[in-house]
Amino acid sequence: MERTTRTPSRHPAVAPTLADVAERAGVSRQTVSNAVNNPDLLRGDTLARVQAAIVELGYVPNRAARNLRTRASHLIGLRMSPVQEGTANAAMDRFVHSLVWTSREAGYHVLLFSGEGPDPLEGYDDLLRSTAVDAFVVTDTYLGNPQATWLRERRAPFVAFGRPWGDDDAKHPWVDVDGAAGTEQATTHLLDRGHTRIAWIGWRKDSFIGEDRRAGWSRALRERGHSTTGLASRVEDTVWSGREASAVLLDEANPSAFVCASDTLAMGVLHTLAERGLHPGRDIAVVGFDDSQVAQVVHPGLTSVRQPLEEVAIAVVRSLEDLLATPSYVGEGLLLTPTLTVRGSS
Amino acid sequence: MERTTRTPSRHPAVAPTLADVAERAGVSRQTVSNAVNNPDLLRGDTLARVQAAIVELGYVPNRAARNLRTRASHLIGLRMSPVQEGTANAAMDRFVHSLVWTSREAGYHVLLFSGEGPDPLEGYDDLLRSTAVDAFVVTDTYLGNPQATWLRERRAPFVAFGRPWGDDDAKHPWVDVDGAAGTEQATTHLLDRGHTRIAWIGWRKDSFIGEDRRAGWSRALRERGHSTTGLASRVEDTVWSGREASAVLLDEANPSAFVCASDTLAMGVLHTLAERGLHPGRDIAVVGFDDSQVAQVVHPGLTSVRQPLEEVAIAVVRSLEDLLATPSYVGEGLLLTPTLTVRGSS
DNA sequence: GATCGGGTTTGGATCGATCCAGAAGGGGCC
DNA sequence: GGCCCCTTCTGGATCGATCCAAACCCGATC
Repeated sequence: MERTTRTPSRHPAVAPTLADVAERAGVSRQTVSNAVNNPDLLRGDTLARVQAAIVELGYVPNRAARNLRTRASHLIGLRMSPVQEGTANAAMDRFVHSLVWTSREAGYHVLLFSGEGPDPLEGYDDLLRSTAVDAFVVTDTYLGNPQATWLRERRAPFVAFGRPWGDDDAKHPWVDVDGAAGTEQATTHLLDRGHTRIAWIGWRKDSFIGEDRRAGWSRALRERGHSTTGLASRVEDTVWSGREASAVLLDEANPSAFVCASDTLAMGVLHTLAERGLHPGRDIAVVGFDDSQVAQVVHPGLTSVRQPLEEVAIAVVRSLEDLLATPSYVGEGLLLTPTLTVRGSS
Repeated sequence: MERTTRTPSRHPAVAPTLADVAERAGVSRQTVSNAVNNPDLLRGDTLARVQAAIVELGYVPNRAARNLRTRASHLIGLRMSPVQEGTANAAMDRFVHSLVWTSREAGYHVLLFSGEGPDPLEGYDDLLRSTAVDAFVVTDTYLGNPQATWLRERRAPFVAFGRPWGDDDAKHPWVDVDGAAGTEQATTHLLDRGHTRIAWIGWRKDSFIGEDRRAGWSRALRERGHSTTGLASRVEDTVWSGREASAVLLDEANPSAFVCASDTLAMGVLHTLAERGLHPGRDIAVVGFDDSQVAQVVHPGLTSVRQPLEEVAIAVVRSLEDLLATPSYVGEGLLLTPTLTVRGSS
């Protein structure tokens, strides 16, 4: 394979190839490949010579060629869930950040794709079969969750952020945050501050995540011998719903504190308090969930359960590495504990 | 090239190749390739036959092979800027969403990479030289902006979201939002509501973006013959700074309304109002910038300038397509006008 | 009937890396 | 010295698509 018609390798317009480096260093192509991927195989002086040539030419391996040969892309697919305006959900953003950062350390990049449209599986299939990505990270494992089932059937490698709710025979790796532990912390925190009538505003009963978070609240209250009756409300995840629910609860159940399944709902509570001239933290305590930007900047600061998304990302990437290294890898689940960020609202 | 040792093509574990499709359809490889990429070149019946074979085998072109041959990856690189906790910046999230969505329509995917660490150019170089991405979208073109300069020198294709501030001979395509027009709208809106003493809280003077937004405020006031003296404050982009600045302005300049360079600063104003028992919207009007989630969920709703990020993404992708289609493409700039979302705070 | 031209179709070469089997090189051991 | 072994290095084949130049087909033209 002669390169006679090619511009000299010093010319920056054409990227140098492995063959160029080999010629420069006076070794074969395979030796250069080894210098890059298995330096241990080379004798010290040869390695030094090859590395010098690599630096001189500014050689960087061509990904497409490598991907073709190794049948791997070193890309992780992540589907962007549809935007929800009017909610305070910043969790996704933080998670993506952590994931990108952690993946980089493991030699992977994150490929975003859009899953909007009627079919949530749209996109997964193409990316998988065109070998565009090595694996997926699946984030919204709410009830039913078609992606996980579908991916499992295709024997596609993936790790889920979120438990396989209601699917006990699911055998894929997943990482999740113990929501119940979070709301239990929040409730205990309020009990320690002297509150006894602590209300819950959560999501509709068909949300596994919502019921999990609710369980933490009721567990904490019952453990200390306090009642939960009449103190719970289950609504949609909107500010408006939180506002309505808190208004009703204030009128009918006389709570001195609220624990909410999301910062969005907690903001609804703050609306009600503002309308009634009540001061959050002083008159009524409020705790949210997610530690979103909203919780951080609102007056007087919203106490909120913070998910350890950095750790989630680390665990996800670790699972991913295991999964890709061992095709027969049996999925494991990992549950991480959130922390409570206390601010002015409690 | 015989495939005798291979499992039958019906076996789903091995992805069918173009050669398999060709054999099935009784045509050559090139014909299949044309059926996929240039259907016009085929006679009707041949095309139908090939397409049938493609469907039967479930053929999807292998990206790595295509990328290698065409020297293109159909990936767009986007660097994630470092997270800023405690600010209300949701703009990035919305933009990424729109970009992913728009790119998909143009046949591109978005590759995220992390730019944390001392060198902001870290990552760009590797991705570019390893032909991992075809182009970049550069987002933070604040002052100086080393990426743009560096990328231009490398003749790397990129489109910037943000003007090349203070660099008049920059000849790359960019898309930006007319911040001054946004704050001018906001100020005019307040003037129309009867306010005359309208204060400004913005960023430090070395921020081009901040000065641009400030210009809109002062222009609107001067056009209607109102004074700006003593009514402007320039601080860091934090809630705390906004709180301090608004407290000082209230004491010394007696404004009835605030226009802010960001929702973060506007939240600071809301803090001050809450502390003084003043009601936003009723006693003092407040306008923010970015229409973040915070603005949407806070009580009683924060009026805010909303950037048309969907349109920005569309324009960015369009520029990118031109750029990649015509290597000699001369960069153009495009300035889009934001809108004002009016809520309870004004 | 042979030639021409166009739209179609073909097979070989190629992109740049890695896999693989085998060939040098250099000691150690009998 | 000869043999064997282990480390180090080599060159051909390969991954799966596209580029390219040439061959094919078939009706229109002379």
